[in-house]
Amino acid sequence: MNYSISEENYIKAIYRLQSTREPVSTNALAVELDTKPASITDMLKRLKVKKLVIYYPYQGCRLSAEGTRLALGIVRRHRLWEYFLAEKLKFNWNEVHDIAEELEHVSNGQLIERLDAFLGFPRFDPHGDPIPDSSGKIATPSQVKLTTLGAHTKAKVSGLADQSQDMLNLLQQRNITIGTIVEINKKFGFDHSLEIKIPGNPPFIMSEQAAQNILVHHELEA
Amino acid sequence: MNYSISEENYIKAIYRLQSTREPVSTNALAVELDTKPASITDMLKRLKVKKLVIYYPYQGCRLSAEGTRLALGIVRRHRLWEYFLAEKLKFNWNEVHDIAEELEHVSNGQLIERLDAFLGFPRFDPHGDPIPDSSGKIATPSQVKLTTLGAHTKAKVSGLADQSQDMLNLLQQRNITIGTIVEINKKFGFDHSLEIKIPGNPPFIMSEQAAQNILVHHELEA
DNA sequence: AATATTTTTTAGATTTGCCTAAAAATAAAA
DNA sequence: TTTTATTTTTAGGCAAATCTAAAAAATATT
Ligand SMILES: [Mn+2]
Ligand SMILES: [Mn+2]
Ligand SMILES: [Mn+2]
Ligand SMILES: [Mn+2]
Repeated sequence: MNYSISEENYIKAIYRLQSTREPVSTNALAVELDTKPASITDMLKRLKVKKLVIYYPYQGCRLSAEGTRLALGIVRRHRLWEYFLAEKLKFNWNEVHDIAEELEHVSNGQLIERLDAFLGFPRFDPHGDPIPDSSGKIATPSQVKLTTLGAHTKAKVSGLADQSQDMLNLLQQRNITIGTIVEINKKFGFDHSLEIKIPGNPPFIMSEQAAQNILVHHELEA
Repeated sequence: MNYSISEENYIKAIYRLQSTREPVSTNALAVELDTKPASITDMLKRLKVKKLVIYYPYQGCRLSAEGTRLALGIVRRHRLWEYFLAEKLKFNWNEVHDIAEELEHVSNGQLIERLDAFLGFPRFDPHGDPIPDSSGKIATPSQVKLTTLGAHTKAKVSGLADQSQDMLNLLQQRNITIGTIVEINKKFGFDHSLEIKIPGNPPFIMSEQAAQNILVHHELEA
């Protein structure tokens, strides 16, 4: 019923990787957790004994029902702390992740429920990712890539697919942040680049590559 | 520059015990940390290598300058989190300790400074203990035992020497909590018991033993 | 001072979580 | 279908943090 910080980090990593490829390979986990594949195999055997993962040698792994339940709890804690750090302590939305990576392991049921109430039961973290509720229910992220929108539509930036420093710099350059309303003026068929307008700034061109990394809330479409 | 959770807990325990008896004995530490004396000896050798403690076999230990600096940082984090838990998350002052025991190990300098600012730079934790500032300065606790006050004096309850469940029950019974203004009506020489009055309640008798565990702020004296 | 008791340390194990190097299994290419 | 390359596992080791049992040192008692 009580897991180590390492175990929790493994479970969360599997949860994340699982959403794009299942089963999750040993090597993918090694990259994600910045450890050696041999260490992954080691831990997967332990997690299997504890019935948190389904794992057969050479076949990769996936979370069991119990593992999924645990993962959602960790994700909940992570995202609630991120919200707290951004909203109450005024951290920048790109600084909150590393701190939440530690806070997420402080597991006191009461603590998280009260934090949730104190924050006013937020539904999304500062990156636009949904926060699971106390029973583990999680909203399907109503986010779509900016490239999927048609010309002459508006949407609110709610997240990033790739949060590399390069990407963050590009956004800073363009005055785009979480919550910014972006409007697509034109789409260029040749290289699929977009002409984008944001309030208070002149229009500018963005490459398809960059636009694919920007996630927006679909609802706002004009 | 970066210490494990165990190391931090040892340093904090030495800091606490040091305030009453120095040097700190191996057995005292074993009791405080709920481990075996052999484990203490082991860890003291490691902490000595890291120059956090002064330790010679059979002679007990004390904190080095660096160890003291570290201890004050941990105490600062612990007490700021306790304040947060009580003030913002509405935890009872006797529930905050265990949670802060975990949160204190999340060591991100920025985090603690911003938390401090968010809380309005509190000077005392919910138990009335002083919170070290960011440079490690700590106020001498202006607390005295209730027994040291003379008859016909008033004072504000600010802490407890012993926080056992029995003690907490006794206080609950008498409607005494942190912040309560207590007035000493009489002192009985025979058994050193006290007649005490608190606003809105009839006077009652308290044993010397109990009164010694109640810490008050001296300033309020009538 | 000699003996008994308590405190502390050493010796030897165990668990967790990681590593490197080598072997084995699987997948891809020739 | 061999051969080659990649992925994954095994084997063996190491450091941290704990334990038990036994030895040694320090204290207390007779
Ligand atoms: Mn983490
Ligand atoms: Mn996030
Ligand atoms: Mn602690
Ligand atoms: Mn306290």
